[in-house]
Amino acid sequence: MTIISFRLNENLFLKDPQNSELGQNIIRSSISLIDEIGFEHFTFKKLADKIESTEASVYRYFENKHRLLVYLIDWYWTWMDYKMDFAMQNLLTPEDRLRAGLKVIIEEKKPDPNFAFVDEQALQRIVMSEFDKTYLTKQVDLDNKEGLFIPYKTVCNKLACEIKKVNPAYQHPHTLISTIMLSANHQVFYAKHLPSLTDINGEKQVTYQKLYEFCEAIIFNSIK
Amino acid sequence: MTIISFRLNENLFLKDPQNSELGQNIIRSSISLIDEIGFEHFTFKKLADKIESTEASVYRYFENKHRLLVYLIDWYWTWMDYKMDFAMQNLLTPEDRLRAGLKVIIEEKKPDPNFAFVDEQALQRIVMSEFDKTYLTKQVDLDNKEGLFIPYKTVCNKLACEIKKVNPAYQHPHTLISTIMLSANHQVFYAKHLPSLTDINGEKQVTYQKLYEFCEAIIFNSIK
DNA sequence: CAATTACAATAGTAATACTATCATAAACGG
DNA sequence: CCGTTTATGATAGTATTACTATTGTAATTG
Repeated sequence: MTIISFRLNENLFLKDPQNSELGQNIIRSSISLIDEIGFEHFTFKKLADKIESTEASVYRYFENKHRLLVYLIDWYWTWMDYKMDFAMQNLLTPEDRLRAGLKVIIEEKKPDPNFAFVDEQALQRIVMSEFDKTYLTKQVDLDNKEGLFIPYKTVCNKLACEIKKVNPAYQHPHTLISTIMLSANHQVFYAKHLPSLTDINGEKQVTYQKLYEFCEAIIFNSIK
Repeated sequence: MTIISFRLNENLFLKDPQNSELGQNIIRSSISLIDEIGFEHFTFKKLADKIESTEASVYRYFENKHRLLVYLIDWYWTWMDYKMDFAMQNLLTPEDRLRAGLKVIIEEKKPDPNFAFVDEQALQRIVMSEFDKTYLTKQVDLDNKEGLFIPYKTVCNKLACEIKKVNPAYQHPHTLISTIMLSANHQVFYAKHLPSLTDINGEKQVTYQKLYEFCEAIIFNSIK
């Protein structure tokens, strides 16, 4: 029953969806709808029908569906950042901290009782299939200027800093981490849909375990 | 003077665009238009206006814009495959072959006189920003069944085989290669638009050189 | 010369991505 | 308690997108 909520970038929304029931409904239902039909087929009309509201009402919260997607994704990375802080707490060596942070990223997410209106597992699936679409656009520079990618950059930077501490001479901590983050997001998708692109397979739990080991090996083989 | 052309998967098109002037025009102009405005804003109407034809005529070649994008991307990976075969020719050790293949992937593309109606540099930019969108969809399994991702998988597999030859005991050749391929596509984008995610910067030539060295190091540190 | 093909021209439809206006009920402030 | 803001619903309307269908005609082929 912790009463925390994330304060996200105000450019993301017209009205904060966390402060009203309709807003929370929009978040909850957009997660399940995007998870179900994919972002391409997702429309505010379909969402409005699902929550028995109107398109116009949804538009009062989000300028367009792209901003809504970025909102969800930013929420996810802010959540990861928060979980990483917990996981890395009290660990003394940068190696341990790095491993703990990495583990947070590469594990199957469980529902977090702190956030009642977010289905974290569905959101993780959305991040895997849709995250890249938030920045692979022509407006990336404008969106970036508005700070829309800060949560992801924060997570990456936190891990890159630990790498730097493990080996201050290593020249590519950011490149290495963003490479690993990309892979962490894609390999689970490959395992499911394009298995010839990966050697990872088996049950979900096993998938994440193997993926974690793969990523850990890459990192430590590179920086030692 | 073209004496070669790639025979692409027939599921990609309704009528082969390589066999007519309008078809070639569609390819040429869709590359420049997608490069210019991005795939999201690209429509058959805009393309038709650009080539002074009609929407209906474009639809005779491609079922929809997604298939057209996959066509372009498949052409690119088929081209990469072809170039890799050349580059790896006559090299005897798997290490050398791996390096040569990787170099083909990670270098700034030059216009190839073999293919008059393709702007290879624009196409490379399209691959960097749009490739992931071809498979991060709800129809991925259907598209995969139709063989739409074969060219990419072929390229990945070719490199993974060399890894296996370098070190037959290495357990993750496919995972490693698809990780590197992802990174190769994204890091150049990061360098330009999200520089805090990478340590790579500087002039284009330098960017590719640094990126190549980074990827080579990851690979050989992992498999040795 | 007949028949196919390639393509332009035109029309039309359902869905998408919005914008605008108005009514009303709840909440809130003095 | 009354007036005002706020939140939402209801409704309408627009330009664009993503197609499908039909027809006419010039060029190509058999």
